[in-house]
Amino acid sequence: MAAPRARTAKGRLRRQLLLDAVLRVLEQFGASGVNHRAVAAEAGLPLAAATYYFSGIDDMLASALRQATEIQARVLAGLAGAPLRTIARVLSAYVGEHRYAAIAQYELLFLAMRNDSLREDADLWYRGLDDAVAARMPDLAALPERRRQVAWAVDGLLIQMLWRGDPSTPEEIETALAAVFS
Amino acid sequence: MAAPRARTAKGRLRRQLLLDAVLRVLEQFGASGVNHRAVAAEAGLPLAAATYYFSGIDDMLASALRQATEIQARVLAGLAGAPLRTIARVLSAYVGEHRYAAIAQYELLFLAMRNDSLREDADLWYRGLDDAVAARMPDLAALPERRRQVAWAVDGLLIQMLWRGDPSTPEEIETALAAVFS
DNA sequence: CCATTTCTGATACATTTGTACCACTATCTG
DNA sequence: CAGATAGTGGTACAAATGTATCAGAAATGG
Repeated sequence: MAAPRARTAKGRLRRQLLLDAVLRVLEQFGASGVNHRAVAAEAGLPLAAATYYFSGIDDMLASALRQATEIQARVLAGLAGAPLRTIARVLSAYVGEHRYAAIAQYELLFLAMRNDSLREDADLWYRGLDDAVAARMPDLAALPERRRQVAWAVDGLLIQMLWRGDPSTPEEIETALAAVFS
Repeated sequence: MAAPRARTAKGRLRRQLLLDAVLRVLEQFGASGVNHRAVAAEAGLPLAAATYYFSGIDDMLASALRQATEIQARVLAGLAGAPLRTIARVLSAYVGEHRYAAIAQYELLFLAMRNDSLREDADLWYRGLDDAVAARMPDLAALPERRRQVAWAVDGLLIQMLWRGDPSTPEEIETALAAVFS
């Protein structure tokens, strides 16, 4: 079905504008507010653009969540070996300016619980998290159990950061991370 | 506006049937599949029943998630002081037969991130979690930081249980919990 | 038992939403 | 540059969905 789409440079740009718009709509109105018209309007494009680049509304939402997750996973991978202070700064931005991307990641996670075709994409984040934790604890290579616990704690910490907004400053986050990794 | 509803015993029963049906629909079709007709059909009731007992679709969804969260929070509270083996068994059921209720709780959490009127309800779970952790670590009353870390790890562990289905058996869960609390 | 309130269930209707359509333009390829 | 391919945007329409309506049944309270 999906005839080749977004083959021209302009086409790719418009598709990307739509994907970005999906995240903004998601942030403002939640998953139930994501529809062709709202996304097209948010992207400043006509309705037909939203139907042209995706095979359906599910495809559009999944594509946006997938891309957000991929970006976050890549950021996470880039943090391997970085000082705790840097990581704390990135995570502070993660739940601040990029809050919508962070939420998108968890939305994808829960979508994937019902849709197997999304499992692999959603799992990207957790594999990235595991890798990042492993990179930070090289001396514990023989202790996968301990690494797993740290990953759980970091996940829970991130959710609290999103949910309560605490910790939120880079300093607080650095303290929390240091405690978790100790 | 909400005129007094569900005043008769039969009315309360029907309302409850609808709330239960919401969770089943949520499990099968996701949040986007929750609508009056689907819920009424799942409950074996006519459409009008779903409109009569709730002021709108948002009220219906929120009521169902709220109730699921309250029940889970109460179960959590009841675990205070229970042996680890018991807790592990309950949590195993939590992500097994009651998986839909567990997912509902997180759905509520993310709904509440955009809807302040749900914040208090969604927070019930985390207050329950904090209390349960505190009850299990009485000697650490003076170390709230440590308790917070344990709560993060338990939250992350639960998400992994839901997401990966691992750990899943009571034995594995008990081992994981023992490690987290140690 | 009677008057009042609550509930029932069928139907109807306006709005929202997904998607198809199509004439037209832009872009690419040789 | 000419033909082919890709993209555009306005319009239309069917299906899904939220909600109102209402006559009548059931339950309640005195």
